[in-house]
Amino acid sequence: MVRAPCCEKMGLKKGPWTPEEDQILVAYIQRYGHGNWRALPKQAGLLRCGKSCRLRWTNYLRPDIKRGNFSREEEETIIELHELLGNRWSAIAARLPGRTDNEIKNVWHTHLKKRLKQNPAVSETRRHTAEMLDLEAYMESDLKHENFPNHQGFESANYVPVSPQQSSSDLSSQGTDCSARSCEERNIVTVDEQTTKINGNSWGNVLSADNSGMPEDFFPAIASDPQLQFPFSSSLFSEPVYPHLYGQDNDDSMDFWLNVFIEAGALPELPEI
DNA sequence: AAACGCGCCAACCGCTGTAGA
DNA sequence: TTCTACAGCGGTTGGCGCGTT
Repeated sequence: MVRAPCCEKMGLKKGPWTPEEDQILVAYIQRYGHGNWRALPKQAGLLRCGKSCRLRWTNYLRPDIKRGNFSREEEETIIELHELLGNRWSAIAARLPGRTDNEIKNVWHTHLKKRLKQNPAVSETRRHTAEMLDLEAYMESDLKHENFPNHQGFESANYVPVSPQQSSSDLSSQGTDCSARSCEERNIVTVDEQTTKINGNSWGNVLSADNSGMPEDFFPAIASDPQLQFPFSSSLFSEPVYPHLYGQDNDDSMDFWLNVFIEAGALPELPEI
């Protein structure tokens, strides 16, 4: 089957959007939502294809879009994530609230790529780190942790599972020292003490209140090598980390990275409980 | 003032993945 | 299982604005 591109239909407008078109699209979506992009332009009275409407909405008109220049912190985050994920712009955008994949892609090609060329040492450092953690293989394996040849999966006897039903939102009834609301506000990772104790610590202890730290006595191998700390930077850990890679929350992500480090030899095997 | 070159970025193109019939 | 429609993704393009000659 060869499907004709939707915009080839006669009479459909292409090119820059006018303020009037924007207004129609926004008004329609605010009233009816955007369940079916193909049907939307016809119903809204726009001479555009659905694809064009979707792009205009997601890249420009969405109310949660952050306009303006990228902050230095955002740029650093993009660089870090690009080292890890490559040109997976949507995955990178998922880590930058209010920024679109298109915008990030443009910033990368117009600013950040040049900056890294001028200062290759920064890129080299990160690449070195990735290699040390065997992330090259990880990236080439299409980001599927199952593809690690040495990965033992979560059924491994040495693996200490995190109870999936335990999250910051349902720990308030378990006598933890923070209410569900305050935990959420502070983005503290709290997990089941019984199932996640490792060397006398838990992920809840690993992360400080602002998720910016990693106690030196917890992962000495990592703490002693500053190059090994980047996956745990506060900018990456302030929200659920890499949900697109594995799992849906911080607990799963921490478990994922823990396995990566163990497989790379950066950490000892976890003790059995 | 005009011509030209270049960078930026919104928008488009074509492909892939996925859900439903 | 196959076909179809659709959404989403990454690569690419084209127009605009600005600086330089």
